[in-house]
Amino acid sequence: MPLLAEIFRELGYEGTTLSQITERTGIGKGSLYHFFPGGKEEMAAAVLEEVDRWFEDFIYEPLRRDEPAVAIAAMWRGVDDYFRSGGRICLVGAFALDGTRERFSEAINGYFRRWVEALAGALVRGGLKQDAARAEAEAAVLGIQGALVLSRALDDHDVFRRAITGMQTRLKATF
Amino acid sequence: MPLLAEIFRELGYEGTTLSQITERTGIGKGSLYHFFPGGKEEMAAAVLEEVDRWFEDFIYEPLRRDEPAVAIAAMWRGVDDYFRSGGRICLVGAFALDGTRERFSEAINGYFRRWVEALAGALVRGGLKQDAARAEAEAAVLGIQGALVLSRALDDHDVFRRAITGMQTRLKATF
DNA sequence: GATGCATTGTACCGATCAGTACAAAAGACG
DNA sequence: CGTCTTTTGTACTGATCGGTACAATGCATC
Repeated sequence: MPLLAEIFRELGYEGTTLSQITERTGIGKGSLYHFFPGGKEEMAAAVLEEVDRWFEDFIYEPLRRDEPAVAIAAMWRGVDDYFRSGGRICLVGAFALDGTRERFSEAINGYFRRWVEALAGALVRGGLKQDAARAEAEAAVLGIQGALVLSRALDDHDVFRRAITGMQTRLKATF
Repeated sequence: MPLLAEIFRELGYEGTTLSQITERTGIGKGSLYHFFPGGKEEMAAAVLEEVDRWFEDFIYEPLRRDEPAVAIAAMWRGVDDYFRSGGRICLVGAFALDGTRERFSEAINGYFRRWVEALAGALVRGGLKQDAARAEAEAAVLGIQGALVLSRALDDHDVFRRAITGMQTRLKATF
């Protein structure tokens, strides 16, 4: 499954072929279609679900549950870790950009909506007004996605790290 | 050419097929390969070049030439216009995310590098220090890309507009 | 060891892929 | 009109696409 995720991340949904999957995972077509009768689409859906679960467990839920300052600090750390300082892209963000979006719109929407809501909730608990919290949360989530695009385009991890720490300190100053 | 750009934007590089192109442009394969002997790759390169030229003419060059405050205001307006408030994605950003990146790395890198440099230059002329100007420029460019991802994922143009105006007022306050 | 189910490799399918060949057509220019 | 180049439609190529069929395995449980 992690291999599968990495393939989709590198090649995109359309760029990922069954032969690439069998080659890089060592799993034959027979097994692949045994576990994923729905084919490529089901595989991608499973990967999306796994990604979602990871963020739910390690980012969103702490944001809802823990002390805002602590959870938000953990979020920045977790994000930098997960995306390897820009060395790894966000599969959900990539899917959101091209024609793949229509196929998985619900999963994509949910991933981002819950992220923004959880972060905004933490900011409200941290003392921000509803509107301001939402705006700051959107800015943070969108900033992470943009940092992935830019750092990858410039092939420079420092861009990602700089952006992350910049947003972190800026956000911390708001509450 | 604008049609071609729109197809690549919607479907991504890998998702765009020759038959889609012939169908949606009404141009047959014969003509297509007559003007682009290099096939799909050459078509995408031509589109990227056209996009680059547009930004060079209407965004980067004004940033280098005009009064900073004026050029930067024009940039935000131009960006909101060009991307139709998030209704249209950035082809270069999308290409930067998946395997297409390796194929066009130079064009992708140049597009973003020159954007950041031109904006940072304007900010320096506006009174910012070199480092601060670069950081702010990166934040703005990356914010635009992220806004495209998020607004598209949530299917909500307001997210894009809110993010753009937020960044605009924030940036204006720095110089 | 026999039975039954889960798993896998392989051969195959029609469709479609990017790309080519080439002759017909359309224009340009005299 | 005649000639020459540019442009276009169409038929075709081999390769690869996602997906299916199915027999051969592995592997429990009795």
